[in-house]
Amino acid sequence: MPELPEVEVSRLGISPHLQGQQLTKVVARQRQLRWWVPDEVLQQQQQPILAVRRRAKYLLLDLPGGSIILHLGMSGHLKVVPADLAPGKHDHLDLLFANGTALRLNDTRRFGAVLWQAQGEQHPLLAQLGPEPLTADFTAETLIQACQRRGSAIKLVLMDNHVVVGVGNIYANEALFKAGINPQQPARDVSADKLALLCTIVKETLTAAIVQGGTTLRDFSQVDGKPGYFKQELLVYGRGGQPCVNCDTALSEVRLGQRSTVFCPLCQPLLQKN
DNA sequence: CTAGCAACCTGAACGC
DNA sequence: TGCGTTCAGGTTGCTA
Repeated sequence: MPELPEVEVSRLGISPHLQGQQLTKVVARQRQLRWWVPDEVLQQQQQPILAVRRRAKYLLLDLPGGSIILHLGMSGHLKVVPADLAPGKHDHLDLLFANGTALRLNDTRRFGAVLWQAQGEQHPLLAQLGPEPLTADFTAETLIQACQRRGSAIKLVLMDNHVVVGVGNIYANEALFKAGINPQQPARDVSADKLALLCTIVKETLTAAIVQGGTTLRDFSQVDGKPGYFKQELLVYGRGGQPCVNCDTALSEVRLGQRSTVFCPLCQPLLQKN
């Protein structure tokens, strides 16, 4: 499910339900996720939720003694449910609250994670992350610098979490299309002007998706159960072989970094280095 | 350092 | 109807 917009939509969805709530207990039915759920998470009880934050695609639930880190992987989603609602298949973890509700994590493929970060420390997974795309930390200059010496495809650089976080496969495809950049173009051969445009478009595209409530894909629904509807806006992702919205040319589909990559051969020409 | 890719896991879709 | 193959939104951590 989640690219950054979906994670942010989840954060916005659960935050009002968790803010100021008292966490009474953590129940794990399946601790083997991407990593084994650490004891510290299960030991949390009688702690107030101070804040619900997001860093890259990680959600952080701040408690007085540290933070519970949630990652949704490919198939994870969160719901706020009555605590006594019977858990279904792949409902791996519940955070129980004093008001009788529970935050329930469901993750079919178990690529997600539940981790612990002690107060005042930084989890190693968060330490290496690049700038947030929607803040002033991510600029044309940082993108241009990251691309300078990289011979790998611009799409792979854009999806590199050291360069900028939160740009997953869908939005990498979409942003490159809107910027008129061929995904296979070596990063160092993309002009500074194009990279500046790409930076702006990444911000606009992610922001628009958040506003519209996240992309609906096969296993995503918003926290309150209403589906998002951004999928209708996708211009290239999932449209290989179909006509380009600009020029009617059949969209090409290739694999880059083992991920499906769709582009218009006419609107996103592969340029020869001069 | 970069680059390529196997791995983690389940289920849906498709071809025969 | 069943079986085998391929693919899926992410990310780490090998190997060269």
